[in-house]
This record gives sequence, structure tokens and C-alpha cells, in this order.
Amino acid sequence: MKSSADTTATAAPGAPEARSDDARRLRTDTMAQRRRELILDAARAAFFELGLQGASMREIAKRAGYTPGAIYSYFASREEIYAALLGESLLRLNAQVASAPGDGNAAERVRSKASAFFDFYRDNPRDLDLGFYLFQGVRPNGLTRELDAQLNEQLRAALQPTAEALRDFDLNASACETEVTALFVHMVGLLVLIHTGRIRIFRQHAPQLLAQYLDQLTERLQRAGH
Amino acid sequence: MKSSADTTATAAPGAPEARSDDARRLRTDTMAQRRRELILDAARAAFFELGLQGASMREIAKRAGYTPGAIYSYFASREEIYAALLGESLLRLNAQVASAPGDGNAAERVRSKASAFFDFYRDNPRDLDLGFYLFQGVRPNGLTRELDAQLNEQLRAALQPTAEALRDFDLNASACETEVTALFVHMVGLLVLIHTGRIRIFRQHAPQLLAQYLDQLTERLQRAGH
Amino acid sequence: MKSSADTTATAAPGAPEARSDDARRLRTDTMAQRRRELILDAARAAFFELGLQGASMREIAKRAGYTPGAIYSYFASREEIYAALLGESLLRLNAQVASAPGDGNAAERVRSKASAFFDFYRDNPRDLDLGFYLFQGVRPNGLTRELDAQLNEQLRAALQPTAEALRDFDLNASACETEVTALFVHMVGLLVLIHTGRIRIFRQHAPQLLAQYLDQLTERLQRAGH
Amino acid sequence: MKSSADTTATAAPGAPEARSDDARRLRTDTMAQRRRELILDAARAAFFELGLQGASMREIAKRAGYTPGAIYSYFASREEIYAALLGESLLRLNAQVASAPGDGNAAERVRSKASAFFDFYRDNPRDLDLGFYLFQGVRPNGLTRELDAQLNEQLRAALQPTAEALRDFDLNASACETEVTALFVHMVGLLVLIHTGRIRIFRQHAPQLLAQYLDQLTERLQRAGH
DNA sequence: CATGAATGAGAGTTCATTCAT
DNA sequence: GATGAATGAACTCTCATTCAT
Repeated sequence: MKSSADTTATAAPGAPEARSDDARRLRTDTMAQRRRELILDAARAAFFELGLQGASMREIAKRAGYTPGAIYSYFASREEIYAALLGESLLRLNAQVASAPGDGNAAERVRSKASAFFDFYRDNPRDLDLGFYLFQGVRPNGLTRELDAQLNEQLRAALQPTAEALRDFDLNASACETEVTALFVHMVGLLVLIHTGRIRIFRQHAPQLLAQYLDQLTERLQRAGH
Repeated sequence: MKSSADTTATAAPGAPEARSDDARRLRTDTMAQRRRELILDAARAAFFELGLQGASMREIAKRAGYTPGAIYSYFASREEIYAALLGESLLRLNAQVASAPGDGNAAERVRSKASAFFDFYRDNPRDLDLGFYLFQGVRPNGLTRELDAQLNEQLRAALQPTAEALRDFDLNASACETEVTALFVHMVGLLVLIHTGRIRIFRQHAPQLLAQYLDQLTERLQRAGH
Repeated sequence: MKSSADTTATAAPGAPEARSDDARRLRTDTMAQRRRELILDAARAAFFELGLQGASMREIAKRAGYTPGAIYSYFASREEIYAALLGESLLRLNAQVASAPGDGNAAERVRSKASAFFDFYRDNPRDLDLGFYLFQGVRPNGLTRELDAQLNEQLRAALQPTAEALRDFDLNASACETEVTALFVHMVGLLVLIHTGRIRIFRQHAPQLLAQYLDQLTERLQRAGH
Repeated sequence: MKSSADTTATAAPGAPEARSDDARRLRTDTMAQRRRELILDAARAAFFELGLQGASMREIAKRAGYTPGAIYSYFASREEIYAALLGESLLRLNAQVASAPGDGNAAERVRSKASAFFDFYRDNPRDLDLGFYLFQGVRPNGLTRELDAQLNEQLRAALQPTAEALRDFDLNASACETEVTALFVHMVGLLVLIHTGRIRIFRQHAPQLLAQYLDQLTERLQRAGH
């Protein structure tokens, strides 16, 4: 299970035994993958329902129909489960952003892509929790340097479509980076305030606030374009 | 283990029973208050040094010179301690904002007051933790409805000076509310990204990003003012 | 509980409250000590009956009439329990050696003191286990450098009476050290072989073997004395 | 994960079904034997590197290129592995003793053979662990009565050369048995004290102590010989 | 008010072993 | 013979909280 590199060690094709070996390995690999995802589903459900504290290994195992020890055949630690969960969350984020309509003029495209990003987290607040969990307090095992870099990349990728749309406002690379960062900052702030319920202090509605920010942004860029 | 505060508990000589009940209550209240704050100091220190996980009741009690059980004479639960800590944190925030220079033109005043707010959390990231802790996951005991409202009010108050400065741009009440909210949103987003280290993804510096936002804000308001 | 140094902080005697405080502390200290020993008794019994593997914290707690967590009020870790057990074992060893008759000539005294040492471990084989346990495999918490030194000292002390008796054979300090070490070595070897049942391989009886060694030793020393 | 021994499992070409059952059994037995030893090698390596605690079935299996379950085709339990390991350790011990020079006079031969025994365990402390492990705490499966007798015999055999050398001091059988036992006792004691580091208490060096014992022994026997 | 003792639930993790395939 | 999956019991230790004294 650990040595996935072994898959390259399969015998040359042709011999019947070798082929059946391949088939068996393929089948077991697929099943293992399926079970991994079963556990991940259980973990996500537990985490979404009970929060970080409640989603213990025992709880996850129970929901997945396993004994606690069995989980460790698939994930080396609790943190690794959360890392996998976050990775998959970012994949869904990217999918949602990618599927947002990319036609229309620059302003429309920025609006579309940024909203796709924003809506993902607004509609799935637990994914926001997930992000904060690993990006904040985890150090010991879960978030190795490579994993950290990998997750960062996925996050960047999710903002790439927006960045590209901004490009069409005749921005240079540096200005584009600045603007997409500022936009990201604004969205994160909004999401946090929605999530913690603090936006109510100001009796403002979040979607309106994002729309406003985007309006001002495009207006500003258009004016600068002249 | 004796509280060091006990040294003050030796009754003053003379007329031990002559005092009025009121006086005795006052003295008792004061002492209780003093010890409450002693515990809060310990809790803050523990929390700042060890984070949320490390600041257990044991740890807080030890630092305060108490046994764990004694804490419950002053706070009903761990959450209540954190609530008190957050309240006090917001007080410090308000003090810092209040002490920011309030002279100059509208733009300068907005900048000054908003920066005071921002800098407080940038320089004291544990206070940010504190805010998120209670404003997020706590329901059972710690954050009663009244307390929640009270903390919201303190947060509002911390943004009030900024709001007032915005007023001088000839904004009506509604527009002012919108703008201060958006500014708050932006600052929260920035703080979160600094705190989680994600701002590095974009190779941007946070203070610069705030300055930029404020520049654009004042420029926009000045243009609208004409 | 941790700060035993606090006992020096008691108020000056005379005031009635102070005295009752002293009394209370004394009483609680005594009770705590008693409970510590109760746990130690349970631990010793568990260890003697079930061996090292079986004497888990759960088992010890159960035998002491406690929940597992309660044990940690008295001992910081499992290893600390074993260290305490070993310390106490060495105390008993020293007592037994001390109570062995110290009269007669040099040869008789050596025999008496060495036999007292030997018999202690022959009659209490679990104490031998205890010694080997900590002197062998424990590193992480249980056997700090000071503790190690302290236990070594107790062991030395248990052999001191024998060493002193050897002195009367007109040995210089160095020769005396060599002889007591060799005697210790021989006793340890015998004890180990008795304990593991391997002495049977040779169809020899242990006490006889020790007597023989001692005879040869005294004979040799007497011959050297001329 | 494939066993590396599998490379030898490709049947020789030609007459695949022509072999007799006996031949096949022989071949199978040999292969099984070979794999058993492969596992034992892995177990020994694991045990030597990681000690008794670290050498789990998982670890042994991993090093042998097997999954944990596969081990149970060759060994009924963990204890059985250790028993086999001990048997093999005693074989190595005997080989080392046998290869020690057996010429010279009686005193020289005793010295040579006894030192060979002693040095084996002094230089391979893990083999000492192995001996103690099974000879001490194991009862359930690992050490059956026959096995125990068999191991005892191997131990005896390792001391036989020394006993034979002692014979040449004109000792009768009984006296010879006594002397070889005493010598064994002394060596065991020394090895234990070296292994646990307790020899340092007395600031003595182990090899010197053995040499001294042997000197005194031969001198005594020579004197008795007159 | 404060102590010291204790609870009880629970945490993450490890392990030898079993067994259908 | 070997795999991969799973068991189930066990491990040490931590924690917020309660309560008689």
C-alpha cells in the first residue's frame, strides 16, 4: 500500500499470469481508492456536522463503518485526512471556477470568475473552515512543505481565471497581481464576516458588497485604461 | 497553594464588625474583581504564549496561583474566560483607535483611524485569534446573546471614528455605512491572510495593500464629492 | 501538589487560623502520601503478578481503586511510577543488608552482608525485574540523570557494608573495590540464572555456589594477608 | 509487494510435470526454508536496529518484503520468530567458541574458550537481549518444552569446550561441573552489568575482571592439583 | 473562597493476529 | 503461499469540570 512505485514493477505483458496479476492489482487499487474516498466522505460529513473537535478518528471510523485502527491503513494520521480533504475541496473550487462562463467583455468575465470563487465558499462554509484549519494551526505531520506548496498552487489556480480576465484591462503583470490580490483579500474578508455572522453588525448584505467592489474595480480600471 | 492576592485579605484592624454591609460588599466585590483580573491576566498570558490548545484550565490556574477548581468561583466555564478576554481585547482595540491622531482633513483622518484598527490586529495576532475563537465555534455557554450583542457593540465602536471621518466626505448615513463596512471587510481579509501566511502566495505586502485600498477609497469619494 | 516547597511558606505560628492551616496541610500531605503509596502498592502488585507488559496504567488504577486519570495527580507518567517502585525497592534492600548481623570476624561479616544482599533478590525476584527494567530499557522520561545517579548510589550503599568488611582483610582501597565488584558480579550472575531457571542446566544449587565463591574469596584473601 | 526471493521461483525450463512428488516436495521445502531464513534475517536486522519494542511484525514483514499476514505462513507467532532467532544465535555462539584456538596448556585453553564465549555476548549485546527475552518472560506460545530443552542443550554445548579444558586440571566430573557453572555465572553477571551500564558504578573494566577471575581460577586449580 | 481529589469521557495511535480472496 | 483489509483491544495521557471538605 505504501509503495505505490511498485506498480511499475509489473511483469512484461503477454504471460497470462502476469496479466491476471495486473488485473488483480488494478482491481485492488481501485477498491482501495474507493475506500479511501469512503473514509474521506465520512470525514467530511463528520467535520461538517461536528466541527473540528467533534470529527475525531473514532467518529470518522464509525461513520465509515470501520474500526478506528482500520483508518490507518489508508491515512497515516488525522492530519493527513484533513490535508486530503482540503486538497479535494480545492479541486472542487477549481472545477466550479472553471465552469463559470468565460464569455463577454473583460468586466463580465472578471465578475463571473470572481463570483464563482466567492459563491463556492459562501455556499459551502465548511470548505472555508477546512481551509482555515490546515492553513492555520497545523504543523506537526499534516502539512509538509510540499503539501503546503501544492495547496497554495491550487489556490492560485482558482484565482488564475480572474487574473486572466483582469489582464484584458490592459494591465501589466505587476498591476494585475496587485488587483487580483486585493480582490482575493476582499472576498476572504467578506467570507469570514459572513461565516462568523459579523456582517450583520453593519446591516449589509454580502453579495451586494462584492458586487459593489467589483463595480468600483472595473470602473477604476476602465478609467485608467484611457 | 496560596494566591498571592491573599496578602491583601488580612482584615484591617479595628472595628471589625462596625462596617456596614454595603462597605463589606464593596470591599468583597473589589477583591473579587481584582482576582478575576488576576485570572484573566494569567489566561491572557497563557493564551498568548501557548495558543488556544495549550491554554488549558490547569495552565491558567497554575499561572494565576490557583488550583483549577478555584477558577470556577470566578468564571463559570472556560468559554466565559475567553469571552471576558475578548471583551477586554476589544477595549484595548478601542483605546488604540481613540488615541490615533484625529486631526487633518477627512482623508487623513480616515487613514489614521483605519490604520489604528488594522495595526492593532496586525501587531497582536493573538487578539485576532481570540476574536475568531469566540465569534466562530462557540455556542454552549460562553457566548450568550447579551454578551454577543455587547461584543458587537464594542466592535462597532472601534470603527466609529473611521465612520465619522468618512462622514466628512459628504456621505449620507447609508453610504457611510456601506463604505465603512467595505473597509472593515478589506481589513479583515488582509488580517486573515497575513495571519495564515497566505498573503505570501501573491508576493504582496499587506500594509501596502491597505494603503492602496485607502487611496482608492479617498480618491473615489473625492471624485463623488464634486 | 507540585510545589512541595510551599510548605515553608506557612504563616508564623500563634494565630489560630495559621495553626489550623498547618494542621490541614499536614493532614492532606499525609493523606496524599498515603495515597501515593496505595498506588505504589497497586503498581507493585500488578507488576509482580502480570509483569511489565500487563501492569498498565489502567490495571494499576483499577487495583488502586482509581480511574486512570486520577493516577496522574500522583505520578507524572508510568515511568515515574516504576522509578518510585525501584527507589523503594532499593530502600528495602538496604534495610535488609543493614539488619544483617555485623559481628564476628572479617570472613563472617563478609558472608553475612553479602548473603543479605543476595537473599533479598533471591527471595524477591520481582525486585530483580524492577531493577533490570529501569536500568535497561528506559530512557524517555522515567530515568533522568539525577534519578539514575541516585539509584546508583542506593545500589552502592547496599554493597558498602560488604566492602567495609572486606577492608578488614588488610586490602587497600583499590583492591577492595575490585573484590566487591567481582563479588557483585558473581551475585548478579547467580541471581539472573536462578531467575531465568537456567541454573538448572548445570544441576547446581545457587546458595551452594555463592557459599563456594565466598569461601574461595576469604581463603584467597587470608592467604594474601600473610 | 513482491518478495525478492521470487526471482528464484521461476521454474527451471523443461519437463515441468515430469518430476517426482518427492522432488517437488524437496524443492518446496527448500524454498520454504529459504524464505523462512529471509524472514529471520529481516527479524534479526529489525531487532538489532530497533530493539524488542520496535521490531513489530509489520516492521519485520516490511524488511522481508512481505505483508504482515504472509509471515504467519512460516511462523505461528511473534514469539516463534524470536525462538528461532535465539536458536540461530546459539548456533553462532557455538561456532565462535569452536573456532577459538584449542592448543596450549589447560589454563590457556580455559582462557581461550571462556573468552570466546564471553566476547560473543560482549560484542553482540543484542544476542544477549534475545537470550533474556525468551528465557525470561515468555510463556504462551513461543517457548515449548522441547524447544526449551533444545536451547538449553545448545547453551551447554557452548560451554562444553571450556569444561573439557577444565578437565585437564585433574578435576573429577562433579568438580568440573561446579567450576564451569561458577565460571558461567561470573560471565553472565559481567555481561549483564556491562549491558545495563551498571559496571560503571564501580569504575571497573569488564575484560579485566574476567581475566582476574580466570587467573584466580587457574591458580586455585593448579594449587589443588598438587 | 479555595483546595485537592477525583471523574469520566475521550484523544490519537499501535499492535498481533485473522481471514476471505 | 501471499495479499490486503480489517479487527478489537489495548496503550498512555489530557482535559474541563465537580464537589466534599
